[in-house]
Amino acid sequence: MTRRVTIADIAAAAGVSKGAVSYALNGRPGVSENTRRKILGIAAEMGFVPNRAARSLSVSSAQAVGIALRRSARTLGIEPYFMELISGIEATLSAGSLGLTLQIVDTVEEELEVYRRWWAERRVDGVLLCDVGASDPRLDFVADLGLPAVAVGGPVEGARLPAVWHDDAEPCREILEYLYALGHRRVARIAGLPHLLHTAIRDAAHTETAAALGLESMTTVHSDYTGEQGARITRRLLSSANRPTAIIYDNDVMAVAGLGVAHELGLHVSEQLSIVAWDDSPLCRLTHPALTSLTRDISAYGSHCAEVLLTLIGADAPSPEKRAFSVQCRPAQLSPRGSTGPAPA
Amino acid sequence: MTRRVTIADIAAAAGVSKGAVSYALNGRPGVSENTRRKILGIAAEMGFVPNRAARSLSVSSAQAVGIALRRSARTLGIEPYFMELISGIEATLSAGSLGLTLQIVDTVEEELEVYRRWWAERRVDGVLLCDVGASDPRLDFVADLGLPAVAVGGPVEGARLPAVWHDDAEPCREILEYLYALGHRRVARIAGLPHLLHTAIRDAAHTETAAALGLESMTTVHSDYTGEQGARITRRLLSSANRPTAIIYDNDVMAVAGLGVAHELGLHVSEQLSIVAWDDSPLCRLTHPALTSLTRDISAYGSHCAEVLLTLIGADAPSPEKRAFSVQCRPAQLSPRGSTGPAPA
DNA sequence: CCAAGTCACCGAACCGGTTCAGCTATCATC
DNA sequence: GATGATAGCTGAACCGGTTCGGTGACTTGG
Repeated sequence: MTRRVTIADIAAAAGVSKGAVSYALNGRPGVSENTRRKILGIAAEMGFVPNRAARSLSVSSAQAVGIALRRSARTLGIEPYFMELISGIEATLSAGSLGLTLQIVDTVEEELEVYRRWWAERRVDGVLLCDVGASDPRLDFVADLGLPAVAVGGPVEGARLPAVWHDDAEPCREILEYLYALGHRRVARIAGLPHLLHTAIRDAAHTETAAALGLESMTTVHSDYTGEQGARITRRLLSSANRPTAIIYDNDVMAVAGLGVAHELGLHVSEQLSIVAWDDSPLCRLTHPALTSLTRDISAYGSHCAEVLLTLIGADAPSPEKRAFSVQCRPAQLSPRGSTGPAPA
Repeated sequence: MTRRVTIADIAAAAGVSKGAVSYALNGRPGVSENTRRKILGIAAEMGFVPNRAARSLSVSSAQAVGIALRRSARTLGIEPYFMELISGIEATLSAGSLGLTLQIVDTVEEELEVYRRWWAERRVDGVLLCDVGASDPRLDFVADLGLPAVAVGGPVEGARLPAVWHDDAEPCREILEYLYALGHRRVARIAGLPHLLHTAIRDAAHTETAAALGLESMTTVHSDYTGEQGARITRRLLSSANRPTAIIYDNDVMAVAGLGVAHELGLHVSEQLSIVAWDDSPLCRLTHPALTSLTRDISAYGSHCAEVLLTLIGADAPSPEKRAFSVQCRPAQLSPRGSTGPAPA
C-alpha cells in the first residue's frame, strides 16, 4: 500500500510551501494563476485526495450531516417513506460532497444523546429531525445545543429552527370532498401516531371538513402505522353495526393491510368499500385494485430538506436572499385509482 | 455556545499532562489508579467528548464504515430488504460506536469511485458490498485498494475478502419438494437480476431439483425485482396455454404484485394458483391470503456482516480464534401460509 | 549502601490540513 | 527617487488528539 499523498508532497514537488498548495487547491487568492495551474496539475498527477480528518480538525466541520430514526427495524423496512426520503436527502448531500451518517435509536432520550454526542464529537455539521411531534423536546434540545437542524415536518410554532413541510390540511379537504361527491356519508380514518404533528393537523382538517359537509359519521382511530394495527382496526371497523363505506389510511402499508382485510371479509373494494392511502409508493400500484392515494414526491421532499440544512450550515453559500428558513412544499395530490368508487346504495 | 472541552482542559484541571489524560481515558497503562480515577472524574464532570477528527488524524482510522447502494430510489423504497439489512448493520456498529456512512449510486463505475474516494479520504475504515454479482469487479477493486470489505452474499470464489451468506440452494429444494408434494407439476419462478450471484445459485438449484423430481415444466424468468415487472411477467405466465399452477418469486414485492394480478384475472390464490415469496417481510402477512414465504432474519444477517467487518478492521478485537473470514448463515426457512395449497385437478 | 529495575508522568513530536503575520519584489504615484 | 500599495509567497502556529523517548522517584536485592 503506497503511502497517501499529502499537501506536503505536492509542495515539495512543486517547490512551494504547504500554504501555497492549500490556497491553490481551495481556489483562494494568494497564488498566481501560473503556480495555481502548476500545483493543480501536480496534485492531479499524484492523485491527491485531501484527508477529511485533517481538514475537519482545522476547519472544525465534519462534512457530514446526521439523521437519527426512531422507528423499529420492521417499521423502517416496510415503510417506503424513509428510504425514499433518505435517497432524496442523499442525492442533495452527495452533490455537495457531504456524507450522510445514519443511526437508528429506540427512545427519545437515546436520540437526544446521539445528537449530543454527534455534535460534541463534531461528527456531523447538522441534523435532520424526522417524525416531528406536536410538542417536540428535540426542537429545543438541538437549538440549545447550537446544533444546526431542520425539522422534516411542520409547521413548528415558535420555531427556533427551519422546518420543511407539506400542507396536510388541503389534501384532507380534497379527499373528503371527493368521497362526499361519490356519495360516501360514513367515512373512517385510520390515522398515524397521535403525537405526531401532521397527524394532529390531519385530524383537525378531517373533523372540520366532515362537519362542514355534514357527514353522517367521521370516525378517526389512531394507530402506529404498522400493517398489523391497520388490519386489526380495519377488521373492527368493518364488523361494526354501521360500518363506514370509505376508509382513509395515513400510510400505504396500513392501506394494503386494510385491502387484505376487505378481501378476507369478502367485501368488494370500490363497490362495497372505498380505500384511500396516504403516501403513494409503488406499493399502491401493486395491489388489485390499485389504491387511490395522496401522492407526494417524498424523494424531492428529502432533497429539499437537505438543501435547507445545507444553506443553514453554510456548506454551499447560495444567493444571499435565499433565506434558510421554513419552506412549505407542494401539497399532496389526489391520484384516483381503482380502490375508490360510488358509495353502495 | 461554550467552547468544547479538550484533553488540554482536563489536563490543566487535573494538574497533569495531556499524555497522562490520554492514557487515563483510553484505559492504557502509564498512569496510577488514583490519577486515572481523578482524571476520569474530571472528564465526566466537564462533559468531555473526544473530537473524532483529531483522533482519526492521529490514529488514522475513521471510526465509520460505508455502504454504497446501487439501486434506484424507488426500488430501495419498496424493497424492505435494504432497510432491514441496514438496521441490522447499524445495531452492531453503534454497539461498537462506529458510524455508518451511506451513499446511493447509479452505476458500478460511480460505486468504485466512491470507494476510492472514501478510502483516500479515510472517511471509512471498511465497506460492505451488497448485491454481489457472479463475477463482480468490486471484489478485486477493493482488494487492490487495500480497503477492508465484506461481501454481503456469496460464496465468492477465489475470495480475497470475507463473505457472509445464506445457503440459497437448500431452500430452493425445500420449496420445490413442498410444491411437488402438494401436487404441483408446472412451476414457474420469477427470478431476480440474472447477474447476481444468489440468482445464479437459485437458478441452478431449481433446474436441478426440478429434473430430479421430474416436474412437467420449470420455467424461470428473470426480472429486476420491481413490482411492475413482477406483475407483467405474472400476467404473461398466467395467460399462457399451459399455465403454471405455482409461482415462486425471488422477492416479496414481486410476489405481492403477482397476487394482485391473480386477483385481477379472477384466479383464486391457493385453489387455482399457489404463490411463494422469498424474503419474508411483514408485507407478506398484510395481504389476503397471506403469502407463503422463505423466511430469513435479514436484520440479523446485517448484524452478522457488520461483525465480520469489525473483526476485519480490528475495531473490536474478539477472541483470536474467531477468524474474520467467510461465514455461512442459517438458510431460509419455509413459512407456509394461505397462498399455497394443493394443485388444481 | 549502592546499582539495577520499575513505575508514573512529562514534554514534545506528530497526523495533514488551514490560516495568518510577515517578508520581498514589483509597480504605480507624486 | 523616496513612498506606499499590492500581489505572491513563506514559515510557523494551530486544531485535538496519540505516542514515544526520557526523567525523576521509588522499590528491590545483594
